[in-house]
Amino acid sequence: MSDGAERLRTLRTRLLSLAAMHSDRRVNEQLARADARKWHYAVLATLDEFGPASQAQLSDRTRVYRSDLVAVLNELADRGQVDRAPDPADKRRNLVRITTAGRRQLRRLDKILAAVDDEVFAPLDPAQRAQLTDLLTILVDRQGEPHGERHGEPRNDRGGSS
Amino acid sequence: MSDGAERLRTLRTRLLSLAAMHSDRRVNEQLARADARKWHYAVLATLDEFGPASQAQLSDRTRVYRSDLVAVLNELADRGQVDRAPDPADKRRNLVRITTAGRRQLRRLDKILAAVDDEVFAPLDPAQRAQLTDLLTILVDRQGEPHGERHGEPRNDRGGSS
DNA sequence: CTAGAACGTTAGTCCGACTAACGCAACTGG
DNA sequence: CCAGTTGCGTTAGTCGGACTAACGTTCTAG
Repeated sequence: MSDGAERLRTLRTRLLSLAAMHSDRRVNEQLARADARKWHYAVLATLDEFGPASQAQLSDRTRVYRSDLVAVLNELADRGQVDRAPDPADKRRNLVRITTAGRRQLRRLDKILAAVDDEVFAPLDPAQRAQLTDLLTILVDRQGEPHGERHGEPRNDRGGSS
Repeated sequence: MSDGAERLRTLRTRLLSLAAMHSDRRVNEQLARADARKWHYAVLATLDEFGPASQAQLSDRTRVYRSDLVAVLNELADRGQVDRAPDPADKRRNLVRITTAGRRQLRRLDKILAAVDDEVFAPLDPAQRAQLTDLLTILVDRQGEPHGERHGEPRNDRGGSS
């Protein structure tokens, strides 16, 4: 009844959510076959790209919470894909570095993710895929600083300083 | 190192996931202000659109698991937004109907969701929003029947009863 | 030297996606 | 008519991800 039929099917936030849910599920399933999860990939890719880093830096770059990062790094370290050593320059920090095995794993995961991307976005032609990437990039990039609204949300457990 | 820098930042499945995470968070936060969650909205909207239905039908239409639907319906019923009565035609079923209060709530949620949509997709102009909707719709629509493969997967929730 | 912030870590909460099993009603066919 | 099977609602519980709180240690500023 009412005017607004089709509400659910066309609700943009819902479409986004459903599409992502499907994508995530496929990603997780496939990564699991290589004994990995999204976070493992995020960490390995970040280390490979930016070089050795502290856990705090990794957390910022991957958006994995520092508390959750601990377990991820434990797992990666157990598998010899990263090594973690105290930073001589600052004993609070661990310096995390990717290993050769880590790079090998990273390449494997890259392939898996490329395949998943192909599968998940198969319904779109290349132009549409590029479009989608652009649109999502815009959204993700602006997502911290929304349209002029300011409510000082206490980010995590860090005060902004210096 | 390596060729593929920027992997993370441009990984499409990740962009989708991040965008959806942000969107979902905003949706949930705002719906919470009206004492509701996504599922409540999905159920109310579906009932309003298709009329009274059994829980199994609702589950299919909203993609909420039948097991989770129970709690949602309890909550909606507690608030007088739906009523649930045994279907005389088939005593296994409950016939769920939206009430007047339910319609009122639905209108409220519609407004909230429209506002969230505006906020979340603010970085996009109207044409881009429409584009995004189209692309996501394609993805979501094809998501059950991928690239020509059909195998009747054992949907089910039944194990072998003994 | 002392206050506070940054760091890694542990523990724990909350919620959503998903599975298993069960009791009951209903349809199915022998 | 009465088994077997399937559909239905419900309960319970797993698993993983997002997120918070707190703690001991180490660094940094005043």
